[in-house]
Amino acid sequence: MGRSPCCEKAHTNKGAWTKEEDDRLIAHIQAHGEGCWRSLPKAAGLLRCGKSCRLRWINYLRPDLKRGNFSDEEDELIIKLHALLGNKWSLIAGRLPGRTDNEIKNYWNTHIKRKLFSRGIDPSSHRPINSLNNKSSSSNSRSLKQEIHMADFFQYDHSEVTSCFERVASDAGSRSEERADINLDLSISLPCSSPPDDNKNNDRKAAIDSKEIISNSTAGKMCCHVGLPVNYAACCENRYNGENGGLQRGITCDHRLGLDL
DNA sequence: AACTAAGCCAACCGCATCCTG
DNA sequence: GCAGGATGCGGTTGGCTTAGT
Repeated sequence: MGRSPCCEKAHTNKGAWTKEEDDRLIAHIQAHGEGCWRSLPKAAGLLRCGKSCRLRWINYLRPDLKRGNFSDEEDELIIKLHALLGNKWSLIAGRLPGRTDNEIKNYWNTHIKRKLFSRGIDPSSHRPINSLNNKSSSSNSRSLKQEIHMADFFQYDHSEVTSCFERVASDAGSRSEERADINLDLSISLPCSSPPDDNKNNDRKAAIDSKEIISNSTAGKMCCHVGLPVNYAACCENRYNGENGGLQRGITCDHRLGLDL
């Protein structure tokens, strides 16, 4: 049966926004606030689809947007966050005040990918390109050297990685077949750093983020995501449960991954 | 100066998820 | 619990700009 279109396509403008359209949209949002994008175009006197208005506001007209080049610090933060979160551009944008998901996505595709390639790192897996070419007998098992490289990149403690890796190796035996089936390409979501405010959408987002975090075994999924051995996850979990009486989500996880957020 | 290729980014599209009645 | 509407997200595209020949 199919969904009804979000707007009457025959009567909407497409393509680049004019100054007049921008002004109308800004004036309307300043007067009435964000929200109800579907009815906004009509109310604002715009011949645009609600989605288009939302996108224009979020990516271009919002007053808190930071225009201009990305700093080196932002570059590195994006790289680390991408290693952690994958293509979750909106979550990454949540950590970069004044930047939009679209902007970061574009910047990633045009600049950072190239930068990582030049460093010999595969931008999608964040692993050394050499290791991708050297697919050994088991595509899911990596050498200790490779794990150490990961540890370097994410600022892990080498000895901890080494001991965990050794434990995994010694544990391999009968479960090696089983392990080969484990999909290590798990991804997680982290809570947005911005504190919740009265905005309905932020509240909703915070609720979603909480659910995601609670439903994930934080250290475990994170380690899987960055490619560390499963036992390393358990190791982290135990260690932090012991020291802190429970893994502190968010801050602790960021810290474990070397993110100064 | 004219043409082409590459780079860049705003905007669109379709799907996923959430919300509401 | 379910269906349909609203919103958000990520992938992709089209067109403009810049660099190279």
